[in-house]
Amino acid sequence: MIMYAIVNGSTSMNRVGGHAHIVISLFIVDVLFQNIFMNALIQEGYHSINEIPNSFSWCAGNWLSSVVTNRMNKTTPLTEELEKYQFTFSNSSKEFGTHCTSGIDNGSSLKSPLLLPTIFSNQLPLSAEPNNNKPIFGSNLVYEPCAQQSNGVVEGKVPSFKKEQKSHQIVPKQLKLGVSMMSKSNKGMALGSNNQVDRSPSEGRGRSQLLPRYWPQTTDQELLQIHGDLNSNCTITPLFEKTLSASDAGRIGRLVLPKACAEMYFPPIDQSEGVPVKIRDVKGKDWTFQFRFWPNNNSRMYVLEGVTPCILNMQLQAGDTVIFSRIDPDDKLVIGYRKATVSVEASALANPVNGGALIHTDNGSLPTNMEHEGTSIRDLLQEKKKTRNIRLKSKRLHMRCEDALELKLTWKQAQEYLRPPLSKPTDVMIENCEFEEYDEPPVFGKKTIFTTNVAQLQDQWVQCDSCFKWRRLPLDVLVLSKWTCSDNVLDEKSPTTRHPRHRPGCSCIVCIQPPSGKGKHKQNCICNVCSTVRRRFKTLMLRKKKRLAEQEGETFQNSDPVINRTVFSDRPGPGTEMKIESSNNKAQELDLNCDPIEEQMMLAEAFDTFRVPQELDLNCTWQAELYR
DNA sequence: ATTCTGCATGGATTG
DNA sequence: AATCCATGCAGAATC
Repeated sequence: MIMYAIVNGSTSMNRVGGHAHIVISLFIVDVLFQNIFMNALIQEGYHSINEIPNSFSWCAGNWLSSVVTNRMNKTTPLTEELEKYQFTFSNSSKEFGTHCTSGIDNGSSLKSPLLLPTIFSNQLPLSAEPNNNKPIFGSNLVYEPCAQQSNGVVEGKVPSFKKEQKSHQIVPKQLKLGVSMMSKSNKGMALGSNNQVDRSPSEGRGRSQLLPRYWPQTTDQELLQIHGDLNSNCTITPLFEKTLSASDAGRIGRLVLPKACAEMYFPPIDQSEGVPVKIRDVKGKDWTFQFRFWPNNNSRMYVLEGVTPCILNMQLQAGDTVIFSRIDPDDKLVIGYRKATVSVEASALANPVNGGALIHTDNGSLPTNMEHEGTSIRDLLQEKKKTRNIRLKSKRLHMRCEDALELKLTWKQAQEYLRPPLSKPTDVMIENCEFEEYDEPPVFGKKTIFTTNVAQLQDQWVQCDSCFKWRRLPLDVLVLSKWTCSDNVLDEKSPTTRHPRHRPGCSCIVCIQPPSGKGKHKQNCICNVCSTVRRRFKTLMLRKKKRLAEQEGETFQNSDPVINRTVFSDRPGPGTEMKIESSNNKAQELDLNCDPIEEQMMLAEAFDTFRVPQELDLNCTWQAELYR
């Protein structure tokens, strides 16, 4: 028994962006194929075909897309749904890749297609075609002028020759089971130059190859959704997709079509003016675009004009992806879309954070108004578009699917990672509300957790990237994307400008005082300053009791091994650090890296020991309270 | 003044 | 080196 498959029209390895892809669509192999192919894989550094992106793998007796195979590892109800769909769809004879519509060779198509069982109904079964010479292209390039026009508008029908997927293409998912075959004679026609559509001056690679970035990567869910939205008894074949560039999604209303895709799936045009093309969206609404081209360097540049209403209707923007599909048996073009999980431009704002060292801002606090922050980002994005950043041009918006996976964050989730930039903010007053205005966009930082301990005080916790232990930090410390315990040792040589005697990260009242604090605190205020005052008060009261206990102990006992002496400077207060010689009692010092549970137990103990006054007089000095 | 149109340019990608 | 294609840009058209 001989089994056949096609690998990229040959056994070639297609290097894409330095990453080796083996593109498999259809390839003729014999029983030795597995050995030969696996050798090729090993040469390319793959240990398993399953490692190959956009490839097939041998699974359950079938070559399956690695994507599909991966999914198979965790068979989902979706799989079952797909299998159900296979029986509900029409039994159109038009099948992907081998549809013979020439009218010349219909009868010569293989009468006995070898249908290999597939697990997924939308998975193309392998073709069986003996060919001892060379791998054939899976396409039947018989030209059929099917760009049928009514009232001058092409009904968005895909020319039949264009339905045929060329060998280089990833096998599109198709919600249909079945396959038809192409005879040898047909194959000859398929490859014969006479049967190819001559569209001079377009020559070059685009004619014979779709770039991987345009391969449809439609998921099963998307296909099902499209099918459900269209609510028709049809077969959907994703043709290609394109990530919208800024100019595509802009107000000009011109969507640049990849040349190869345009020539493969759109009606042939000879005049630059092109033809109107009617394309249906996934909701069943028909749109008419002008499909045309511009002469460009002895070549052509294909565009769809008038796409703005459709783009707006689908609420697409740069970075999103439009997916062109074909529905059968209507042979109509359908435009779908896939939203970018995170705006590309927004992610571009996430400039790499430098070093991960603890940065202590002057005001020491996050922007208090996230809405204000969000507004700044939007403004920046708009500003970016307006100024036509050159960097944007040089860094084209090529977001591959696998990249997008790493960016699957909602905007709300992303907000948790946003930190103010390192630049100093300027305080602005807007309607009696004070805002901090930054010249630079926010940066992405490390996610921290804010907890409230038993003393109703807030703590900020951050996980060390090295030891993965959770460390407590002052509320006002901004943690950037990388943070290790060593970063908690602040640079002693660089005092803050605000409070020269204190180091960066100092959590004393002076250092955490916002520049605009103005000291207007109510007794029930829960701001950082007041919270810290309360906590300090409790700590000091605890110390006071310990000292008294110590003195009493000395009265009755010469030494106490547990409690050691604590010495304070003569004039404690703002700008004066408390000097703790040594202590076995962790409650005596504010250890920001202590265990949170231990910390809370300590504070609970302190609460049990002392009855904290319900209302603190923040105007009284804690020094006076300490020595009271 | 703004938008539209057609083409040119040049960086990115590919063979 | 050839080609693709995102975007710049100048002139025309329109508001």
